Amino acid sequence: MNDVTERSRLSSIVEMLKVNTTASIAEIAETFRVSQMTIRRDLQKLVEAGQVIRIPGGARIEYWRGAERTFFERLEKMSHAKSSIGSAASALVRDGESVVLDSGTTTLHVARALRTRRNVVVFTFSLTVLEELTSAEHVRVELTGGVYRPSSHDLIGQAVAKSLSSIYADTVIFGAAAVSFTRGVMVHDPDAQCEMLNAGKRKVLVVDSSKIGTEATYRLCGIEDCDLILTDNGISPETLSRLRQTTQVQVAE
Amino acid sequence: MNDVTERSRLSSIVEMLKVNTTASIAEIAETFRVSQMTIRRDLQKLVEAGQVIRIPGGARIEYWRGAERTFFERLEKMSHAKSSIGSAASALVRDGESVVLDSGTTTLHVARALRTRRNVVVFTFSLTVLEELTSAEHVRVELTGGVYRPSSHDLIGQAVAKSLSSIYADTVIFGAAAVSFTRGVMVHDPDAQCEMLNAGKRKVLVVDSSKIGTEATYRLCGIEDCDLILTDNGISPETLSRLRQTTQVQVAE
DNA sequence: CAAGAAGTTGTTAATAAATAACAAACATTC
DNA sequence: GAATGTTTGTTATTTATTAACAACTTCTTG
Repeated sequence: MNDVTERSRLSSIVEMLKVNTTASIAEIAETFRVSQMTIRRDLQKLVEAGQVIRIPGGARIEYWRGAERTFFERLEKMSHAKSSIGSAASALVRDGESVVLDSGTTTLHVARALRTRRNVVVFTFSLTVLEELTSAEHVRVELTGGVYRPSSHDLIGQAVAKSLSSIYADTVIFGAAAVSFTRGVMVHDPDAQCEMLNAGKRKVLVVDSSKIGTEATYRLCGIEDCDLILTDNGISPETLSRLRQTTQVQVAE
Repeated sequence: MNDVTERSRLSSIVEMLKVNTTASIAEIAETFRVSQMTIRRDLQKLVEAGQVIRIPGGARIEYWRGAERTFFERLEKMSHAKSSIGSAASALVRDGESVVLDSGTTTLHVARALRTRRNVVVFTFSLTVLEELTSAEHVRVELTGGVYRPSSHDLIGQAVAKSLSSIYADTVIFGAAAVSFTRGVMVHDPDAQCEMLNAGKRKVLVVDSSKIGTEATYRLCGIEDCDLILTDNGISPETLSRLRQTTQVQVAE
């Protein structure tokens, strides 16, 4: 188990933790015949890389590696705006209703806020949303089928579309990369979300104000196709009134 | 946030961690206006209950509660037998082929062994299998749809059957709770696995030797329906020859 | 109701772990 | 081969964890 090499030790530590889940620093140091200080430094690197969790005196493997990391990184950004959007979106859903939830950071905040709901069914192709809701006792999560995509920790492919085609929920809550007045609601990846819009009655777009008035690669739908746009109070009055000419807009505090 | 009550503090701490994911001891102690020592003791209780993970100076919510814990507990048991079965099953799969993988501990070892394969497509309804394979670069995982079931960390419901009905893989690798000579291959929960058997050409049953000759609640299929039974060398010669009268049996070393 | 048992909590002291700072060893680059 | 950067080990310092005890509450029981 002892690599004479220097830096492949890092991956060996990860492999070691994959097997045993946890290991103490003393244990790891002994395995590789190095000082505990070295292991401490290694573990710190692995923590930064999102590969392991530090526990007192040792370390533990981090599941959903990579995914978890970007999840938390991104969750930090704009988090106040997004969490207020999340709460507001959650308030639109009544107990007993069903919701289709998009993959993405803003919708993740919606998932977070939905945890306190009772008797709600959430359809999603995002594993992050699933994780967020597993600890919620009274929320049922139904995952669509699909091919796992590590980069965004969700499912894609025709199986997603197929699964969604047999669903008709009360509300669809989806995010966007940009909202353009001329080109409509835009996303970076058109595959996933397309079918989603037909999977429910009320279509709610959740998007932070910084994205309104910008553009992205693909057009998902028109602004008029959204029954409600939910954004934060960073939106300028002009933009808001212009948006309101087309559809209903709610500003979350 | 400060409960005057004593022990409901425990669940409040969990709630707090569900929101913020992590919290320091000082922070928690201040929130509840108690000493850090009290919080330390609380956290220790929660760690024992599997609700939180202890990190230096604080705590973190345990995701996949229950699932993760029992998963590793069970993984330990029989692990040599099961990992040899896993390697042998993995060897049956050629690079480029597709596999349907059941949920369960034995099949999890198969997943683990499949990580080194290239260009393999794995269909599964087990999130544990997905987790096991997310770090594998050259293995594509396709999840069926379904309702998330926390107890076994997998998906169930008619969506699973529906997803599987549109799949025809090269090999189906499935586990069982018991193999009875009179009643055939038996499981504890008939819902999940039924459709799976029709989702591929070659049907391989992976089962540790201790389960052969026992019985469980539901009959899944007959022994003759398996193209191959893969078990460990704990099987007795009599049982082995008796099984071989019905179908092909491979013993993993 | 008083005595006592069982449980919580806070304080203190002792131990263990984490951090920071520095110096030695090694590899790299120019 | 001198300069630079990286990795590692050692030490001292700070911080966190544990253990032990005393004060207090609560609940039981005679």
